[in-house]
Amino acid sequence: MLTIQMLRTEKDKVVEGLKKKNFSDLSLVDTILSIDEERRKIQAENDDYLSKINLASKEIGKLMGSGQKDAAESMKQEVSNYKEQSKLLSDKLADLEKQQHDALVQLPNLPNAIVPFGKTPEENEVVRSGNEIPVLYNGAQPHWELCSKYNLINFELGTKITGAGFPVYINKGARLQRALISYFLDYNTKAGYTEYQPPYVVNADSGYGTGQLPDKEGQMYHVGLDDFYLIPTAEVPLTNLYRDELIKEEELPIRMTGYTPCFRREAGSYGKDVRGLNRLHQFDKVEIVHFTKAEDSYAALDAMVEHVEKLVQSLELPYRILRLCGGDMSFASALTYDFEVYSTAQQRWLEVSSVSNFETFQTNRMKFRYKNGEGKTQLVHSLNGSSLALPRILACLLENHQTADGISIPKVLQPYFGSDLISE
RNA sequence: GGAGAGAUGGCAGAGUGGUCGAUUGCGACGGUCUUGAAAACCGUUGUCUGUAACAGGACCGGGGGUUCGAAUCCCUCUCUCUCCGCCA
Repeated sequence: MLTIQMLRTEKDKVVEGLKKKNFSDLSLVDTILSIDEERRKIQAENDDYLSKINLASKEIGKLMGSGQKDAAESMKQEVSNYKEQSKLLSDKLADLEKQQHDALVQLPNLPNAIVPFGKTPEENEVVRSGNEIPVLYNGAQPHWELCSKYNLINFELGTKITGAGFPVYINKGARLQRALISYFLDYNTKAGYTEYQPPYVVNADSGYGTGQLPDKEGQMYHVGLDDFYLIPTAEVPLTNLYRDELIKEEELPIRMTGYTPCFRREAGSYGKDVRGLNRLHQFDKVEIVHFTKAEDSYAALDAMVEHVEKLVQSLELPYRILRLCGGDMSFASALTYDFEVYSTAQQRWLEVSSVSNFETFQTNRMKFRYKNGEGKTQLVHSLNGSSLALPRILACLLENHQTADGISIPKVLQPYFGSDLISE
Protein backbone atom coordinates (compact mmCIF):
# COMPACT_ATOMS: atom_id res chain seq x y z
CA MET A 1 0.00 0.00 0.00
CA LEU A 2 0.99 3.62 -0.42
CA THR A 3 2.38 5.42 2.59
CA ILE A 4 0.25 8.06 4.25
CA GLN A 5 3.34 10.30 4.27
CA MET A 6 3.33 10.27 0.49
CA LEU A 7 -0.34 11.19 0.33
CA ARG A 8 0.26 14.04 2.73
CA THR A 9 3.32 15.47 0.99
CA GLU A 10 2.76 14.63 -2.67
CA LYS A 11 -0.96 14.56 -3.16
CA ASP A 12 -0.87 15.91 -6.72
CA LYS A 13 1.61 13.29 -7.81
CA VAL A 14 -0.55 10.58 -6.24
CA VAL A 15 -3.70 11.75 -8.01
CA GLU A 16 -1.88 11.96 -11.33
CA GLY A 17 -0.55 8.42 -10.89
CA LEU A 18 -3.94 7.04 -9.95
CA LYS A 19 -5.43 8.56 -13.09
CA LYS A 20 -2.80 6.89 -15.24
CA LYS A 21 -3.67 3.62 -13.60
CA ASN A 22 -7.32 4.22 -14.46
CA PHE A 23 -8.32 4.30 -10.84
CA SER A 24 -11.76 5.85 -10.81
CA ASP A 25 -12.46 6.75 -7.20
CA LEU A 26 -10.12 9.72 -6.91
CA SER A 27 -12.15 11.29 -4.10
CA LEU A 28 -10.78 8.52 -1.89
CA VAL A 29 -7.55 10.48 -1.62
CA ASP A 30 -9.28 13.44 0.00
CA THR A 31 -11.29 11.12 2.20
CA ILE A 32 -8.12 9.51 3.48
CA LEU A 33 -6.42 12.83 4.09
CA SER A 34 -9.32 14.15 6.11
CA ILE A 35 -9.48 10.93 8.15
CA ASP A 36 -5.76 11.28 8.73
CA GLU A 37 -6.09 14.84 9.94
CA GLU A 38 -8.90 13.91 12.31
CA ARG A 39 -6.95 10.88 13.50
CA ARG A 40 -3.91 12.92 14.40
CA LYS A 41 -6.02 15.47 16.22
CA ILE A 42 -7.71 12.76 18.31
CA GLN A 43 -4.41 11.08 19.01
CA ALA A 44 -2.88 14.31 20.30
CA GLU A 45 -5.87 14.83 22.60
CA ASN A 46 -5.74 11.27 23.85
CA ASP A 47 -1.98 11.39 24.39
CA ASP A 48 -2.53 14.43 26.53
CA TYR A 49 -4.90 12.53 28.80
CA LEU A 50 -2.56 9.58 28.96
CA SER A 51 0.25 11.88 29.93
CA LYS A 52 -1.83 13.32 32.78
CA ILE A 53 -2.73 9.80 33.93
CA ASN A 54 0.92 8.77 33.93
CA LEU A 55 1.99 11.79 35.93
CA ALA A 56 -0.84 11.40 38.44
CA SER A 57 -0.12 7.71 38.90
CA LYS A 58 3.47 8.44 39.79
CA GLU A 59 2.29 11.10 42.21
CA ILE A 60 -0.09 8.63 43.85
CA GLY A 61 2.76 6.22 44.33
CA LYS A 62 4.74 8.89 46.16
CA LEU A 63 1.77 9.94 48.30
CA MET A 64 1.09 6.35 49.30
CA GLY A 65 4.74 5.92 50.15
CA SER A 66 4.71 8.91 52.47
CA GLY A 67 1.44 7.87 54.09
CA GLN A 68 -0.76 10.66 52.69
CA LYS A 69 -3.73 8.42 52.00
CA ASP A 70 -6.39 11.10 51.72
CA ALA A 71 -4.48 13.04 49.11
CA ALA A 72 -3.88 9.83 47.20
CA GLU A 73 -7.58 8.95 47.23
CA SER A 74 -8.57 12.30 45.79
CA MET A 75 -6.03 11.94 43.02
CA LYS A 76 -7.40 8.52 42.17
CA GLN A 77 -10.75 10.20 41.65
CA GLU A 78 -9.11 12.67 39.30
CA VAL A 79 -7.41 9.91 37.34
CA SER A 80 -10.62 8.01 36.85
CA ASN A 81 -12.12 11.09 35.16
CA TYR A 82 -9.17 11.25 32.80
CA LYS A 83 -9.55 7.57 32.09
CA GLU A 84 -13.16 7.98 31.04
CA GLN A 85 -12.18 10.71 28.61
CA SER A 86 -9.27 8.70 27.32
CA LYS A 87 -11.43 5.62 26.79
CA LEU A 88 -13.79 7.56 24.54
CA LEU A 89 -10.93 9.03 22.56
CA SER A 90 -8.99 5.80 22.14
CA ASP A 91 -12.11 3.99 20.87
CA LYS A 92 -12.58 6.77 18.35
CA LEU A 93 -8.90 6.62 17.47
CA ALA A 94 -9.00 2.87 16.83
CA ASP A 95 -12.00 3.38 14.59
CA LEU A 96 -10.28 6.14 12.60
CA GLU A 97 -7.10 4.07 12.25
CA LYS A 98 -9.12 1.20 10.84
CA GLN A 99 -10.99 3.51 8.46
CA GLN A 100 -7.75 5.01 7.27
CA HIS A 101 -6.07 1.65 6.75
CA ASP A 102 -9.09 0.14 4.99
CA ALA A 103 -9.21 3.09 2.60
CA LEU A 104 -5.48 3.22 2.03
CA VAL A 105 -5.24 -0.42 0.96
CA GLN A 106 -7.76 0.30 -1.77
CA LEU A 107 -5.35 2.60 -3.59
CA PRO A 108 -3.21 0.87 -6.22
CA ASN A 109 0.48 1.53 -6.61
CA LEU A 110 1.52 4.51 -8.71
CA PRO A 111 2.95 3.81 -12.16
CA ASN A 112 6.48 4.76 -13.11
CA ALA A 113 6.92 7.68 -15.52
CA ILE A 114 7.70 5.41 -18.48
CA VAL A 115 4.49 3.39 -18.12
CA PRO A 116 2.38 4.02 -21.23
CA PHE A 117 -1.07 5.56 -20.89
CA GLY A 118 -3.87 3.17 -21.79
CA LYS A 119 -6.72 1.04 -20.58
CA THR A 120 -6.61 -2.26 -22.42
CA PRO A 121 -4.00 -4.89 -23.32
CA GLU A 122 -4.00 -3.50 -26.88
CA GLU A 123 -2.35 -0.38 -25.55
CA ASN A 124 0.65 -2.20 -24.11
CA GLU A 125 3.94 -1.32 -25.78
CA VAL A 126 5.98 -3.96 -27.53
CA VAL A 127 9.50 -3.27 -26.32
CA ARG A 128 11.24 -5.86 -28.45
CA SER A 129 10.87 -9.36 -29.79
CA GLY A 130 13.10 -12.21 -30.78
CA ASN A 131 13.34 -15.61 -32.50
CA GLU A 132 11.44 -16.12 -35.75
CA ILE A 133 7.94 -17.56 -35.81
CA PRO A 134 8.45 -20.97 -37.43
CA VAL A 135 6.62 -22.26 -40.47
CA LEU A 136 5.11 -25.55 -39.34
CA TYR A 137 4.89 -28.64 -41.48
CA ASN A 138 1.65 -29.55 -43.14
CA GLY A 139 -0.34 -31.49 -40.54
CA ALA A 140 0.87 -29.60 -37.52
CA GLN A 141 -1.42 -29.79 -34.50
CA PRO A 142 -2.24 -27.75 -31.38
CA HIS A 143 -0.51 -28.93 -28.21
CA TRP A 144 -3.51 -30.74 -26.73
CA GLU A 145 -3.60 -33.00 -29.78
CA LEU A 146 0.14 -33.55 -29.50
CA CYS A 147 -0.23 -34.38 -25.80
CA SER A 148 -2.54 -37.26 -26.54
CA LYS A 149 -0.73 -38.31 -29.73
CA TYR A 150 2.53 -38.84 -27.78
CA ASN A 151 0.79 -39.65 -24.46
CA LEU A 152 2.46 -36.75 -22.64
CA ILE A 153 -0.41 -35.24 -20.70
CA ASN A 154 -3.84 -36.69 -19.91
CA PHE A 155 -6.48 -34.09 -19.20
CA GLU A 156 -9.39 -36.52 -18.74
CA LEU A 157 -7.62 -38.46 -16.00
CA GLY A 158 -7.04 -35.24 -14.08
CA THR A 159 -10.72 -34.44 -14.41
CA LYS A 160 -11.56 -37.84 -12.95
CA ILE A 161 -9.37 -37.64 -9.86
CA THR A 162 -9.77 -33.90 -9.21
CA GLY A 163 -11.55 -31.76 -11.79
CA ALA A 164 -11.02 -29.68 -14.89
CA GLY A 165 -7.72 -27.81 -14.98
CA PHE A 166 -5.68 -30.44 -13.15
CA PRO A 167 -3.82 -32.33 -15.86
CA VAL A 168 -1.82 -35.52 -15.32
CA TYR A 169 1.69 -35.51 -16.81
CA ILE A 170 2.85 -38.90 -17.98
CA ASN A 171 6.12 -40.49 -19.06
CA LYS A 172 7.97 -38.12 -21.47
CA GLY A 173 5.54 -35.34 -20.58
CA ALA A 174 6.41 -35.63 -16.89
CA ARG A 175 10.08 -35.91 -17.75
CA LEU A 176 10.06 -32.85 -19.98
CA GLN A 177 8.41 -30.83 -17.27
CA ARG A 178 11.02 -31.97 -14.74
CA ALA A 179 13.79 -31.17 -17.21
CA LEU A 180 12.45 -27.64 -17.63
CA ILE A 181 12.22 -27.05 -13.87
CA SER A 182 15.80 -28.25 -13.31
CA TYR A 183 17.08 -26.17 -16.20
CA PHE A 184 15.32 -23.02 -14.99
CA LEU A 185 16.56 -23.44 -11.42
CA ASP A 186 20.14 -24.09 -12.54
CA TYR A 187 20.00 -21.09 -14.84
CA ASN A 188 18.80 -18.88 -11.97
CA THR A 189 21.24 -20.12 -9.36
CA LYS A 190 24.14 -19.69 -11.77
CA ALA A 191 23.10 -16.06 -12.10
CA GLY A 192 23.33 -15.64 -8.35
CA TYR A 193 19.83 -16.38 -7.11
CA THR A 194 19.59 -18.53 -3.99
CA GLU A 195 17.33 -21.53 -4.35
CA TYR A 196 14.44 -21.96 -1.91
CA GLN A 197 11.77 -24.57 -1.35
CA PRO A 198 9.04 -22.73 0.52
CA PRO A 199 5.76 -24.12 1.87
CA TYR A 200 2.97 -24.43 -0.69
CA VAL A 201 0.40 -23.40 1.90
CA VAL A 202 0.45 -20.05 3.69
CA ASN A 203 -1.44 -18.32 6.48
CA ALA A 204 -3.67 -15.28 6.06
CA ASP A 205 -0.97 -12.84 7.22
CA SER A 206 1.18 -13.87 4.26
CA GLY A 207 -1.79 -13.41 1.93
CA TYR A 208 -2.16 -9.85 3.22
CA GLY A 209 1.56 -9.22 3.01
CA THR A 210 1.76 -9.67 -0.74
CA GLY A 211 -1.71 -8.27 -1.41
CA GLN A 212 -3.73 -11.33 -2.43
CA LEU A 213 -5.93 -10.60 0.56
CA PRO A 214 -8.33 -9.07 1.15
CA ASP A 215 -9.52 -8.22 -2.39
CA LYS A 216 -8.41 -11.26 -4.37
CA GLU A 217 -9.52 -13.83 -1.84
CA GLY A 218 -11.61 -15.67 -4.42
CA GLN A 219 -8.55 -16.38 -6.54
CA MET A 220 -6.97 -18.64 -3.91
CA TYR A 221 -7.94 -22.07 -2.65
CA HIS A 222 -8.72 -21.88 1.05
CA VAL A 223 -8.09 -24.67 3.53
CA GLY A 224 -10.95 -23.87 5.87
CA LEU A 225 -10.15 -26.10 8.80
CA ASP A 226 -6.76 -24.51 9.39
CA ASP A 227 -7.41 -21.16 7.71
CA PHE A 228 -4.54 -21.63 5.25
CA TYR A 229 -4.34 -20.76 1.57
CA LEU A 230 -2.76 -22.74 -1.26
CA ILE A 231 -0.20 -20.45 -2.85
CA PRO A 232 -1.14 -18.90 -6.21
CA THR A 233 2.56 -18.22 -6.86
CA ALA A 234 5.90 -18.69 -5.07
CA GLU A 235 5.99 -14.91 -4.77
CA VAL A 236 3.74 -15.22 -1.73
CA PRO A 237 5.89 -17.46 0.51
CA LEU A 238 9.21 -16.11 -0.81
CA THR A 239 8.41 -12.44 -0.38
CA ASN A 240 6.83 -13.03 3.02
CA LEU A 241 10.03 -14.60 4.32
CA TYR A 242 11.02 -11.01 5.04
CA ARG A 243 7.76 -9.77 6.52
CA ASP A 244 8.33 -7.67 9.68
CA GLU A 245 12.09 -7.66 9.26
CA LEU A 246 14.54 -4.85 9.79
CA ILE A 247 17.89 -5.62 8.18
CA LYS A 248 21.23 -3.98 7.61
CA GLU A 249 21.93 -2.23 4.34
CA GLU A 250 24.83 -4.62 3.62
CA GLU A 251 22.40 -7.54 3.45
CA LEU A 252 20.87 -6.11 0.27
CA PRO A 253 20.39 -7.03 -2.47
CA ILE A 254 18.61 -10.31 -1.71
CA ARG A 255 17.88 -12.58 -4.64
CA MET A 256 15.81 -15.73 -4.35
CA THR A 257 14.46 -18.32 -6.72
CA GLY A 258 12.09 -21.16 -6.08
CA TYR A 259 10.11 -23.79 -7.86
CA THR A 260 6.56 -24.40 -6.62
CA PRO A 261 3.25 -25.60 -7.90
CA CYS A 262 0.75 -22.75 -8.11
CA PHE A 263 -2.95 -23.06 -7.37
CA ARG A 264 -5.51 -20.70 -8.84
CA ARG A 265 -9.27 -20.94 -8.83
CA GLU A 266 -9.59 -18.92 -12.07
CA ALA A 267 -13.30 -18.45 -11.54
CA GLY A 268 -15.02 -17.12 -14.65
CA SER A 269 -12.52 -18.36 -17.24
CA TYR A 270 -13.91 -20.30 -20.18
CA GLY A 271 -13.58 -21.30 -23.82
CA LYS A 272 -10.35 -21.25 -25.77
CA ASP A 273 -8.60 -19.55 -22.84
CA VAL A 274 -8.74 -22.76 -20.84
CA ARG A 275 -8.18 -25.21 -23.65
CA GLY A 276 -5.29 -27.61 -23.06
CA LEU A 277 -2.49 -26.03 -21.06
CA ASN A 278 -3.55 -22.43 -21.63
CA ARG A 279 -5.01 -21.88 -18.18
CA LEU A 280 -4.94 -24.36 -15.31
CA HIS A 281 -5.96 -24.58 -11.68
CA GLN A 282 -2.65 -26.17 -10.77
CA PHE A 283 0.55 -25.43 -12.63
CA ASP A 284 4.27 -25.31 -12.01
CA LYS A 285 6.36 -22.19 -12.01
CA VAL A 286 9.88 -21.10 -11.16
CA GLU A 287 9.91 -17.66 -9.63
CA ILE A 288 12.58 -15.05 -8.97
CA VAL A 289 12.27 -12.49 -6.17
CA HIS A 290 14.59 -9.56 -5.70
CA PHE A 291 14.90 -7.10 -2.79
CA THR A 292 17.00 -3.96 -3.25
CA LYS A 293 17.76 -0.57 -1.84
CA ALA A 294 15.48 2.16 -3.15
CA GLU A 295 18.04 3.58 -5.55
CA ASP A 296 18.85 0.20 -7.10
CA SER A 297 15.45 -1.22 -7.96
CA TYR A 298 15.13 -0.06 -11.57
CA ALA A 299 18.56 -1.32 -12.50
CA ALA A 300 17.50 -4.59 -10.87
CA LEU A 301 14.31 -4.65 -12.93
CA ASP A 302 16.29 -4.24 -16.15
CA ALA A 303 18.65 -6.99 -15.08
CA MET A 304 15.74 -9.32 -14.37
CA VAL A 305 14.16 -8.63 -17.75
CA GLU A 306 17.44 -9.36 -19.48
CA HIS A 307 17.85 -12.51 -17.39
CA VAL A 308 14.44 -13.86 -18.35
CA GLU A 309 14.89 -12.83 -21.96
CA LYS A 310 18.04 -14.90 -22.33
CA LEU A 311 16.23 -17.84 -20.80
CA VAL A 312 13.36 -17.61 -23.28
CA GLN A 313 15.81 -17.15 -26.14
CA SER A 314 17.63 -20.31 -25.18
CA LEU A 315 14.43 -22.32 -25.53
CA GLU A 316 14.29 -21.36 -29.20
CA LEU A 317 10.80 -19.91 -28.92
CA PRO A 318 9.48 -16.78 -30.66
CA TYR A 319 8.83 -14.18 -27.99
CA ARG A 320 8.07 -10.57 -27.39
CA ILE A 321 8.39 -8.28 -24.40
CA LEU A 322 5.63 -5.86 -23.51
CA ARG A 323 5.68 -2.84 -21.28
CA LEU A 324 2.24 -2.86 -19.74
CA CYS A 325 0.07 0.24 -19.90
CA GLY A 326 -1.44 1.84 -16.79
CA GLY A 327 -4.77 0.10 -17.17
CA ASP A 328 -3.38 -3.40 -17.69
CA MET A 329 -0.86 -3.39 -14.87
CA SER A 330 -1.47 -5.19 -11.63
CA PHE A 331 -2.69 -3.36 -8.57
CA ALA A 332 0.64 -3.51 -6.75
CA SER A 333 3.05 -2.82 -9.61
CA ALA A 334 4.90 0.37 -10.53
CA LEU A 335 6.30 -1.02 -13.77
CA THR A 336 5.70 -4.39 -15.40
CA TYR A 337 7.18 -6.21 -18.37
CA ASP A 338 5.27 -9.19 -19.69
CA PHE A 339 6.93 -11.94 -21.69
CA GLU A 340 4.84 -13.71 -24.29
CA VAL A 341 5.74 -16.68 -26.44
CA TYR A 342 3.99 -17.42 -29.70
CA SER A 343 1.82 -20.49 -29.89
CA THR A 344 2.11 -21.16 -33.61
CA ALA A 345 -0.58 -23.80 -33.91
CA GLN A 346 -3.06 -21.66 -31.97
CA GLN A 347 -1.76 -18.51 -33.62
CA ARG A 348 -1.79 -16.51 -30.41
CA TRP A 349 0.62 -15.04 -27.88
CA LEU A 350 0.72 -16.66 -24.45
CA GLU A 351 2.01 -14.89 -21.35
CA VAL A 352 4.80 -16.89 -19.71
CA SER A 353 6.36 -14.33 -17.42
CA SER A 354 5.58 -11.04 -15.79
CA VAL A 355 8.42 -9.08 -14.25
CA SER A 356 7.52 -6.20 -11.97
CA ASN A 357 8.94 -3.58 -9.67
CA PHE A 358 6.65 -2.95 -6.72
CA GLU A 359 8.94 -0.35 -5.15
CA THR A 360 7.73 0.00 -1.56
CA PHE A 361 4.12 -1.03 -2.19
CA GLN A 362 4.49 -4.55 -0.82
CA THR A 363 7.19 -3.82 1.73
CA ASN A 364 5.19 -1.00 3.31
CA ARG A 365 2.38 -3.39 4.02
CA MET A 366 4.82 -6.10 5.08
CA LYS A 367 7.04 -3.77 7.12
CA PHE A 368 10.26 -4.90 5.50
CA ARG A 369 12.86 -2.20 6.12
CA TYR A 370 16.57 -1.66 6.20
CA LYS A 371 18.86 0.74 8.00
CA ASN A 372 20.79 2.87 5.54
CA GLY A 373 24.29 4.27 5.97
CA GLU A 374 23.04 7.20 8.01
CA GLY A 375 21.21 4.89 10.38
CA LYS A 376 17.80 5.82 8.98
CA THR A 377 15.23 3.08 8.48
CA GLN A 378 13.85 2.85 4.97
CA LEU A 379 11.45 0.59 3.13
CA VAL A 380 13.08 -2.03 0.92
CA HIS A 381 12.08 -2.22 -2.75
CA SER A 382 10.66 -5.55 -3.90
CA LEU A 383 10.57 -7.05 -7.39
CA ASN A 384 9.61 -10.38 -8.80
CA GLY A 385 9.10 -12.27 -12.00
CA SER A 386 8.49 -15.70 -13.39
CA SER A 387 11.33 -17.61 -14.85
CA LEU A 388 9.29 -19.27 -16.09
CA ALA A 389 5.70 -20.55 -15.96
CA LEU A 390 5.78 -24.14 -17.17
CA PRO A 391 2.55 -25.09 -18.97
CA ARG A 392 2.54 -22.45 -21.66
CA ILE A 393 6.24 -22.95 -22.27
CA LEU A 394 5.52 -26.63 -22.63
CA ALA A 395 2.63 -25.93 -25.00
CA CYS A 396 4.77 -23.71 -27.21
CA LEU A 397 7.69 -26.11 -27.17
CA LEU A 398 5.42 -28.88 -28.41
CA GLU A 399 3.71 -26.79 -31.04
CA ASN A 400 6.68 -24.86 -32.41
CA HIS A 401 9.12 -27.74 -32.42
CA GLN A 402 6.86 -30.35 -33.93
CA THR A 403 7.99 -32.07 -37.12
CA ALA A 404 6.69 -34.98 -39.09
CA ASP A 405 9.16 -37.19 -37.17
CA GLY A 406 8.25 -36.00 -33.69
CA ILE A 407 9.00 -33.14 -31.34
CA SER A 408 12.56 -31.91 -31.31
CA ILE A 409 14.03 -30.83 -28.00
CA PRO A 410 15.99 -27.55 -27.76
CA LYS A 411 19.73 -28.00 -27.23
CA VAL A 412 19.82 -26.55 -23.72
CA LEU A 413 17.23 -29.05 -22.53
CA GLN A 414 18.75 -32.16 -24.03
CA PRO A 415 21.15 -32.87 -21.11
CA TYR A 416 18.22 -32.61 -18.71
CA PHE A 417 15.73 -34.50 -20.85
CA GLY A 418 18.18 -37.17 -21.98
CA SER A 419 17.21 -37.13 -25.65
CA ASP A 420 16.72 -34.78 -28.59
CA LEU A 421 13.37 -36.04 -29.83
CA ILE A 422 9.95 -37.14 -28.63
CA SER A 423 8.55 -39.64 -31.12
CA GLU A 424 5.75 -42.17 -31.18
C1' G B 1 -2.87 -36.48 20.53
C1' G B 2 -1.31 -36.42 26.33
C1' A B 3 1.92 -33.98 30.36
C1' G B 4 5.17 -30.05 31.69
C1' A B 5 8.29 -25.54 30.81
C1' G B 6 8.90 -21.12 28.29
C1' A B 7 8.38 -16.42 24.76
C1' U B 8 12.06 -9.58 27.25
C1' G B 9 16.04 -4.86 22.72
C1' G B 10 20.90 -7.25 16.78
C1' C B 11 22.22 -11.74 20.08
C1' A B 12 22.70 -13.80 25.12
C1' G B 13 20.26 -12.97 29.55
C1' A B 14 18.33 -10.19 34.48
C1' G B 15 13.94 -8.31 36.14
C1' U B 16 7.28 -11.03 40.13
C1' G B 17 3.03 -4.39 41.21
C1' G B 18 5.50 2.15 41.33
C1' U B 19 11.95 5.75 40.60
C1' C B 20 11.75 0.02 34.33
C1' G B 21 11.74 1.60 27.86
C1' A B 22 13.81 -1.90 30.94
C1' U B 23 20.46 -4.28 35.08
C1' U B 24 24.45 -6.69 32.72
C1' G B 25 27.43 -9.17 28.96
C1' C B 26 28.50 -9.72 23.72
C1' G B 27 28.20 -7.37 19.11
C1' A B 28 28.07 -2.62 16.40
C1' C B 29 29.44 2.66 16.09
C1' G B 30 32.40 7.09 17.81
C1' G B 31 36.64 8.72 20.70
C1' U B 32 41.47 8.43 23.72
C1' C B 33 46.17 5.85 23.39
C1' U B 34 49.38 3.78 19.01
C1' U B 35 53.70 4.47 13.17
C1' G B 36 49.41 1.01 12.32
C1' A B 37 46.53 -2.75 14.60
C1' A B 38 45.11 -5.40 19.00
C1' A B 39 44.29 -4.72 24.12
C1' A B 40 42.68 -1.21 27.66
C1' C B 41 39.71 2.97 28.91
C1' C B 42 35.53 6.67 27.91
C1' G B 43 31.00 7.48 25.35
C1' U B 44 26.85 6.13 21.99
C1' U B 45 23.68 2.24 20.44
C1' G B 46 15.52 -0.42 19.76
C1' U B 47 10.84 0.32 16.93
C1' C B 48 6.48 2.99 15.88
C1' U B 49 3.60 7.44 16.44
C1' G B 50 3.66 12.54 16.93
C1' U B 51 5.70 17.95 16.32
C1' A B 52 8.02 23.28 12.33
C1' A B 53 11.25 21.72 16.32
C1' C B 54 10.83 20.42 21.36
C1' A B 55 7.38 17.97 24.25
C1' G B 56 4.02 14.05 24.54
C1' G B 57 2.26 8.88 23.57
C1' A B 58 2.56 3.43 22.45
C1' C B 59 5.39 -1.12 22.34
C1' C B 60 8.78 -6.70 27.05
C1' G B 61 5.01 -13.15 21.53
C1' G B 62 -0.73 -11.55 19.85
C1' G B 63 -5.51 -10.14 22.02
C1' G B 64 -8.46 -9.07 26.41
C1' G B 65 -8.89 -8.10 31.83
C1' U B 66 -7.63 -6.53 37.23
C1' U B 67 -5.29 -1.85 39.32
C1' C B 68 -4.53 5.05 40.56
C1' G B 69 -0.19 2.28 38.41
C1' A B 70 1.48 -4.13 34.83
C1' A B 71 7.40 -6.83 31.64
C1' U B 72 5.66 -8.40 36.60
C1' C B 73 -1.20 -10.63 38.56
C1' C B 74 -5.63 -13.10 35.80
C1' C B 75 -8.01 -15.04 31.09
C1' U B 76 -7.28 -16.45 26.07
C1' C B 77 -4.76 -17.42 21.44
C1' U B 78 -0.26 -18.45 18.76
C1' C B 79 4.51 -20.28 18.71
C1' U B 80 9.03 -22.74 20.84
C1' C B 81 11.39 -26.45 23.96
C1' U B 82 11.40 -31.25 27.02
C1' C B 83 9.08 -36.09 27.95
C1' C B 84 5.32 -39.80 26.26
C1' G B 85 2.29 -41.72 22.12
C1' C B 86 1.66 -42.11 16.74
C1' C B 87 4.07 -41.76 12.05
C1' A B 88 6.62 -40.55 6.16
